[in-house]
Amino acid sequence: MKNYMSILKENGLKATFQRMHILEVIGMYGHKDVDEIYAEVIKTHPSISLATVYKNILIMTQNGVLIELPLIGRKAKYEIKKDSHVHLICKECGNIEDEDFNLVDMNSLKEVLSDKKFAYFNQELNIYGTCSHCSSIKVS
Amino acid sequence: MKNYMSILKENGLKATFQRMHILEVIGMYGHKDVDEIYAEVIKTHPSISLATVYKNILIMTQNGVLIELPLIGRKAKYEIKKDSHVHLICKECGNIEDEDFNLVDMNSLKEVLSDKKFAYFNQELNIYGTCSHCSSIKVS
DNA sequence: CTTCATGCAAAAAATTTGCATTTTG
DNA sequence: CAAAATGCAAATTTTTTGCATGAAG
Repeated sequence: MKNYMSILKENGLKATFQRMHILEVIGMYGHKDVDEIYAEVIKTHPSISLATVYKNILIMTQNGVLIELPLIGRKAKYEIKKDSHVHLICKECGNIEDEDFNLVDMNSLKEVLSDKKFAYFNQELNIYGTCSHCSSIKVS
Repeated sequence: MKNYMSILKENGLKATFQRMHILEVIGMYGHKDVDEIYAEVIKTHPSISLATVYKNILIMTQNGVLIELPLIGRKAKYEIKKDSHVHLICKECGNIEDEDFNLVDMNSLKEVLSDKKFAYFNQELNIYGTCSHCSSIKVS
């Protein structure tokens, strides 16, 4: 909890219990959407309102605490900000696994960007497919 | 129009006027969200309903005619299916430009995938930043 | 002619807002 | 204390659904 408090303050946000609970849940599971976060937070903090979850996810995303991860055919999930990495997204169960590699050829990318005079902010590389768990279910 | 008719049939869908108009609009602009598509299609086909646009975008996405492009902080846009490429997404104006390069190190990716026993389906690489047009506005 | 798609209106789901009250720094 | 956040209910926005009619193959 201590940890999330400082992340919030470093990013210029007040450290409320609600925010820390939300971060706790996201940190615990890695990637969660709004409803999942709400369902989980309400267990330990029953008085929180869904509107507060929405408001906080928005402000924490805007202030660099969270990263929004928009998904094909699903509600966006959120993760705690960290260096860019790859997402392996299962089309069957929706589970997301992080891979802490940079698989993007940054030199070629830089060429493209300077060519287009496009000011880079960040990137996201998502791989969609079927996770090992769902593959084994389909076989059996 | 002829062209879109065959794309639809090849993918097992009936070629209705509504579908062809929708594809026409997306093909013309590259990337559009549901509302933008509806607003554009209604100009040449005033009787179309928004529900039909929703239904068709869904079915055309499921049948491999369209690709859904979920975006951070915006409604998803749709593009006509083509080989994987890079998206340069402007955080200011929301414009998206395609780059037909593969900047992903596929060899390393394959290693990761076989390691995780993850069955690859497709990928998306999105670069967020500021396009040259919006950069020049901010300067002036 | 049979199957599938359309358009409409209504329903459901998702997200945002206003405001009185409470909490944080 | 002042500024900002919460919780609630209501309002909006977005998306889906059911069904009678119409179009496609």
